[in-house]
Amino acid sequence: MDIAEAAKRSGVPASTLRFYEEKGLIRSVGRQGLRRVFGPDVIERLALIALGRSAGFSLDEIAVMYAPDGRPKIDRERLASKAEELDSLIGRFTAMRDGLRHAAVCPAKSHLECPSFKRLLRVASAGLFEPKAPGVPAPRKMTAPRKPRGTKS
Amino acid sequence: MDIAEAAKRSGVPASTLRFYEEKGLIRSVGRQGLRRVFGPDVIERLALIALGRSAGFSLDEIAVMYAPDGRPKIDRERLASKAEELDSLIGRFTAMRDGLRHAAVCPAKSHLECPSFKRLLRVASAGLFEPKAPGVPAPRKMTAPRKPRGTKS
DNA sequence: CCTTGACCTCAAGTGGACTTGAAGTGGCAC
DNA sequence: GTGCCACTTCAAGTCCACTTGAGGTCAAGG
Repeated sequence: MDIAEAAKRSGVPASTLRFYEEKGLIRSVGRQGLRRVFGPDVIERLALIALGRSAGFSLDEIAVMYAPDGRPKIDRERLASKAEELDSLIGRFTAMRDGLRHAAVCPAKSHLECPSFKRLLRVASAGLFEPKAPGVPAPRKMTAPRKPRGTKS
Repeated sequence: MDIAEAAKRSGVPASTLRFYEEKGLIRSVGRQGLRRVFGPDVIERLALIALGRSAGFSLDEIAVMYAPDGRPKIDRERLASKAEELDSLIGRFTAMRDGLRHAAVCPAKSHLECPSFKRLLRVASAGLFEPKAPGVPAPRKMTAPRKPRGTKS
């Protein structure tokens, strides 16, 4: 499988595949001339990486967990603590969502006069004092609609 | 209220206050010599900004909503759509949290052999095809424990 | 054989939200 | 009146996960 094929199968851009390889997150099984050749397992590996990212792990954290060899020791404590992080995040998001929904239909002249809105303000301020905010993958920019553009297929 | 006072009251670093002012998110009521003087309302304003950030709005979006004058038209449609975004995010996070919790106690030799884990993989991959991912404030770095360091108080 | 264009490398750029550093000003406690 | 240091400005740096561009190589189809 060449890089274009891997990109197509996984949905991950070729540039990202090179970047991941450089970071040690994936490996190519060899080269044909200059060109990387990937084994079929790279697809699963990429799914694993996407999973980690979705869960809020950084690439560096993922690199440690899914070590360079095969699939390695995914530290269960780490998973559990990440789950807790997510849980509290979910709580905050839920409050935020409900607050937003209310604000969207709230009849108060000014939002500042609405008790629900004020409650929301407190939630937000509370978040301020948690510098440990987990964070989600990233609101990526996506320059262009990712057109495959002339893959030799 | 000088900038140090505003920083202390709001919990927002002075550098950020300057940055926000430059961006037009807050305003100082005047100067004493070089020094900015803030009105008491800046605190509420900052809470409002924190609220917007928590809900996933960018500073630019917030700048538009909480316009330069007083407190302006917070577009209700926008709020509702942000609530929907949050809602779907909550759904993904919840799946992720549950998956992580399971993985943390899963008895399967390899996570790859666990059906729940595979389901999780699918969730993650699904997320891949949503470039519109909302995103949360930011996994800020927080250089030092933010010591007030000799505020004249 | 020769062109083509997909692949390669390496350096630099991007974006959002700030932070940091250098150099300068001036309010206020003494 | 004067020294200190909190404030000022402006430019540049940071972080993360990539993307983009320039300049180059080479496998394969015609």
